[in-house]
Amino acid sequence: MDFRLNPNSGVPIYLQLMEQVKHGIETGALQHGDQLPGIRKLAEVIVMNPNTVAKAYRELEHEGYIEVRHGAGAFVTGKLNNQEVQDRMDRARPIFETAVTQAAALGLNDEEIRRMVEAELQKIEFRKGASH
Amino acid sequence: MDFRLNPNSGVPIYLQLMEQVKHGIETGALQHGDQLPGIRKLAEVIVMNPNTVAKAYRELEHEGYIEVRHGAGAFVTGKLNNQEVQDRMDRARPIFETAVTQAAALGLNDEEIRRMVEAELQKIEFRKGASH
Amino acid sequence: MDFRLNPNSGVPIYLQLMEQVKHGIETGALQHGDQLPGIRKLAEVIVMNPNTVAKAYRELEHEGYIEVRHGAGAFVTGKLNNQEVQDRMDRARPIFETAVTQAAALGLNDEEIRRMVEAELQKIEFRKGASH
Amino acid sequence: MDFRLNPNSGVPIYLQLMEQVKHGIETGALQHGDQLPGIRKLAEVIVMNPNTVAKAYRELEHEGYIEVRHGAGAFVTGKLNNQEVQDRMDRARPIFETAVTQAAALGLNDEEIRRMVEAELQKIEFRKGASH
DNA sequence: GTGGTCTAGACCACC
DNA sequence: GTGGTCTAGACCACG
Repeated sequence: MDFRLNPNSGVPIYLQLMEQVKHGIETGALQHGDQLPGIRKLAEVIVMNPNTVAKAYRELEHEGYIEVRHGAGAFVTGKLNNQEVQDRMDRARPIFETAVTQAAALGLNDEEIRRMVEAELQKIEFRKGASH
Repeated sequence: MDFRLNPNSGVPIYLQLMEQVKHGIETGALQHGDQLPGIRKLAEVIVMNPNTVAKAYRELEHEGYIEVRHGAGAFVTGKLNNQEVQDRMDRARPIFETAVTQAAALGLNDEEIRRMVEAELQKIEFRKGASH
Repeated sequence: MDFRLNPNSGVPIYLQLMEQVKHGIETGALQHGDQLPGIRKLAEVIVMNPNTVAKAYRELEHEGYIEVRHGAGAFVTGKLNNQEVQDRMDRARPIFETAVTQAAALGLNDEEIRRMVEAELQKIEFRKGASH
Repeated sequence: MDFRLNPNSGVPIYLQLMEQVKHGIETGALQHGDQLPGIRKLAEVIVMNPNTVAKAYRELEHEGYIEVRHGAGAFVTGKLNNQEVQDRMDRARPIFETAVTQAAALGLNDEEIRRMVEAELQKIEFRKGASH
């Protein structure tokens, strides 16, 4: 597995890392029991601060995606890949596959697509009734 | 125009403000030449610090959406309202309206929706050939 | 006399007005005793707030360039066009005529020329020994 | 690199800071990749508020001179060091070095020098055909 | 009236 | 360690 990181995207690097590990798990590229690269080794490969990688692993562990076994490494758990989240994701994926592809075809760049989504999210927040 | 802000959403308030002004401009609710509410006045209405509003206005100016005239107020620019972007946005809006609404109905929260979109964007980037 | 104002230059409008009146006086376009346009009339012509024009006149009076006679209008004084300032200006003018023309010929735009001058001014301030 | 600021010059402190960083970059004192002092550290050294320094850094980033990496620091960009601008600047510098020094020797103060330059810039604009 | 600058200091996020 | 956000409030400058 190789990682694609963009330090200038505004998205924190540790989140990008988490993102991609999660994505790997959700798509089956990373299976239950698979070992993730060591923190230092990965940090070296992606030319990032080990603390950044450590934070990503720590958060992934908090969320139950991986298990960090002291001295042994980090391993993918099967636990929190519970039906609920998995199913939601699986059912939603084709929706966004289509939407994003269409938008890209219309000529929108990443930035514009994100803004579009944010605008819609705010509309929904508003329907739920946020603060003033 | 009224603003709906959620100070606890994790999204910086000034960004939420920018988002909504942009949205207003893109949908035509704010037209070229329209004056935005005064910094202090708006700050009072939304119960936020004037500096926070000022920051939103300053950034919007940097991005070319508005023009801030010292002593006179902030005004919507016509520049970024070019057909191109406007049209792209207008054509893409219903796509995301549907997609995000469907996803929300499936139970995905904001965070999951953003991740889903990011994953799709990465897939597209990847097709074009990305870095690392 | 007509005025050239740029509300987007960053330079306050009232300063631009003062600038041009001074320039007129220094070059002889405005002579001792000449009457300046009325505040309201000028404001109308240049499409600016009368307060702005008033402020320019007030400052010009403070600096002794003009005399505002209540109910009669504003008139150019000969007083502060003393030899000293006049002479300095006259001797310095060709220097900058050359410098700015050369710089423009080299392709520098207004912004770059201003920055160049500011940098030099700071170097001089520094030689005189400013605060930290 | 050390900074020389004058809080009473009328020129905003954050602009003075920007000015000096830019100058450092243009003269080569600050090279591509160099790290600028930390916001709080610099604020302490120059005895100013960290927010003031932060504003200078933020603006410099907007203008492309530096890149601010959250949690890592601020770094000089290579982008704006393109030959074109650099060369223009280098060729123009001696012109203004001479001009400003001569003007200062003639007794003109900063304000008068700026006015002189503005007058010349207007003359050039005028030749090109200006507004109002 | 408008916006702009600066301060002081809390609290959070990232590397 | 780094920068980012937000608050509270003083004081100034522009129209």
